[in-house]
Amino acid sequence: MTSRPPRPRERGIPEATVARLPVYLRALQTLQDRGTLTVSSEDLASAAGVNSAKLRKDLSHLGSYGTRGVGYEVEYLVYQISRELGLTQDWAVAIAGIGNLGRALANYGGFGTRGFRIAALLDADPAMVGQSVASLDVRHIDNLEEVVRSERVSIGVITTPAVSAQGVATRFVEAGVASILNFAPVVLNVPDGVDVRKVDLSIELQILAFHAQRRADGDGRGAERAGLELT
Amino acid sequence: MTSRPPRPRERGIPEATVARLPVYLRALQTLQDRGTLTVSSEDLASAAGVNSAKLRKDLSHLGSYGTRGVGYEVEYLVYQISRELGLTQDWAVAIAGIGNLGRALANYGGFGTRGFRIAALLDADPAMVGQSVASLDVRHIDNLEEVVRSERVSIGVITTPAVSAQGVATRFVEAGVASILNFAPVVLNVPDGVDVRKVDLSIELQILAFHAQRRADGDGRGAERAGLELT
DNA sequence: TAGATTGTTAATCGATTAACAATC
DNA sequence: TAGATTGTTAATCGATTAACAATC
Repeated sequence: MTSRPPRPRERGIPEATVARLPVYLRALQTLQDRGTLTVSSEDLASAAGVNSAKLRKDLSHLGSYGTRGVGYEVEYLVYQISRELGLTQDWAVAIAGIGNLGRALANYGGFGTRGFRIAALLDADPAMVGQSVASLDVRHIDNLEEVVRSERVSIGVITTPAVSAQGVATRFVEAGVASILNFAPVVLNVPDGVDVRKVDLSIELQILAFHAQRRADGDGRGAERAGLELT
Repeated sequence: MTSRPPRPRERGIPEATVARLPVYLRALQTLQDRGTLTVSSEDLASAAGVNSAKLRKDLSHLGSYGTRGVGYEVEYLVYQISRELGLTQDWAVAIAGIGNLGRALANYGGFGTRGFRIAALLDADPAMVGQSVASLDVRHIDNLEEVVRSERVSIGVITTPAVSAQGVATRFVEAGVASILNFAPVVLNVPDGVDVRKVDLSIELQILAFHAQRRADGDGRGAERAGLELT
């Protein structure tokens, strides 16, 4: 499809691996905070909630950053994963829709110990515009394109009501934002090359309900049984 | 592992399918609101953002609810998927941690047009306790076990700070809650049989950053290129 | 050298997809 | 009957996992 420019080492980290790298990174940062210098795949996997074979396979896609017989140097691995994820640079984030959720995200300080900067808050409600949220002035959504340009926004977070989400997404994309995190309960239509990730509370609850029902009609009392097994 | 009780039709809906059923359900409800009576796999798939082969395959795991040459009756399929997901009953949900995010969730009304009921809000901060949020009195976290029992809570939502999350999870599980939705940035340790789902803003942003970086160093200017391709 | 642990292989499993026979 | 569309088959693809040779 696109021409492949010459690159060091063949890329192509599996999506499933990419999705776990942030989990490993957080576990490593926790170890680092405790002053741990070195960790085995077994221990890191356990901290990340995966099995060690999967962890080693995942890390092998980044390179050979461990030492046989020893393990992985925590600080070095933190750096390598951060670099791979693109966290050694700073990404400007704009949040559109400053309701309860938008405010919660704006105030959520620690984005995995840096890599992101909330650069702008946008809302369609004139009463909201001008208010200060998390030390930022809320700007009117009409200024989206201008803000994206001036703040070099590359990630757009959509926390608008469902009806407004597609319109905002299209404007983000046309303004040059190719990464979107969508909290609105709609399927966004975007052109190829734009990356949309979706976070949806109802969907998560419904998936939980499915399994809960299974437990409930599968055996007598699922929840209590699980409780008893608690170690 | 567990004894299999006699059941109609062999169950075992793939996890990937379960995760998509809520998406189909929402698309169907939108169609229903517009008064659409019947829909083809092609159209429903398009509304849900998947391809039609996948949709048909997914639905085939529930049964044969379509009519060849015609499509699916919207209302009937809404009912079948709702039933499969366990939404024909009401699930009581407790939210632990009434910060910005907890409040946002408590105030988030439409949980996919019913199936869930926010039954309790819990917080460890005495200043928070007794306040009214979304028409519910915030109760002290010490009452967790009592509240789970009296309200028959089966789903626990954790929006506490990271340090408190594991403790709250353990208490939920011991109280009989076997379904947990975790917004805290930690890996929860729970016994087998307990279902934990995780929603994590930083992880989503980091995955977006990975792809954004790819675009950025893959070709000249990824975002603008994507913008130009917009139809 | 002996013990520990990585990085990789290969087998297995599950998910996706195209194609089409069945059937309305 | 002709046209449309489902439900299923089978091929393909990607992810997981156990096992172990390589090597610190």
